[in-house]
Amino acid sequence: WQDPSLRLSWGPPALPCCSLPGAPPLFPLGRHQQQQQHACAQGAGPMAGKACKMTMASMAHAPPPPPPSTAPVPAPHAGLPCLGDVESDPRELEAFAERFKQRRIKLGVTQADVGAALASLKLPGVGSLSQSTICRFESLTLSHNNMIALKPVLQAWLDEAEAACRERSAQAELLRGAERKRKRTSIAAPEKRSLEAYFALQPRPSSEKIAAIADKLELKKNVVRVWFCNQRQKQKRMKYSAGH
DNA sequence: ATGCATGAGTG
DNA sequence: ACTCATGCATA
Repeated sequence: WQDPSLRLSWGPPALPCCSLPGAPPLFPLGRHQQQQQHACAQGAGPMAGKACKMTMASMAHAPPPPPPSTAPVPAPHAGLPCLGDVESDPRELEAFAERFKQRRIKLGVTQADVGAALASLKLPGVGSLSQSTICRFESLTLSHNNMIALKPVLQAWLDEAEAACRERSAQAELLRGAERKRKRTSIAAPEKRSLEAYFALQPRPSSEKIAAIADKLELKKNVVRVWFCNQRQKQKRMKYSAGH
């Protein structure tokens, strides 16, 4: 994967992202347990309280066999025609994702919490991530490259979180901007079935074709275009990809 | 957990 | 105009 720029950059400064001031808590805090935190994935409520509900006991016991993860540098494998594939084999990633999820839960931290907490790690070029991304990482529904890029970051967070489980929890919460919410267009089942049929025949329809499809299904052309883009991207996700 | 969308790169 | 990494909104 020649993957040049894995951009794990900070979102544009304009993001309504919470600016964790001072000492950023390891975890944004929060309502542990519940997986469904709606609205404001960023805002860990203005709660103070302890972020870590992990018991000393759980901390104590030595974390299982620290998987001596694979070397970052792929072994100079035999000459496979495959251009430099980051030899982080799927199995290792799969195993890591699973361990990550289990330990995260053990720590009583939600996916959103992890995402927001990443910023406090202050790793170069790594800001916060959304609940969606953490969820996708755990469920392996990201591209192989994306998984590989995120693994070290999440590994780092996990290490710190487990090490220093008892942290002071700065409450730092704010940001309450009454922003108008974006509306999500929803494509009805019949139309979706048609799109899938078209996709099966031609995954990359021309602009004209897209226009024709949009017209036939009475959908906006852009909606159709994006649908195809997302469909293609979906095929590349680790979990569904032909390769894995 | 996942559908539709945005924006940075790239050609 | 596409690919990719990501995210808001919502199921």
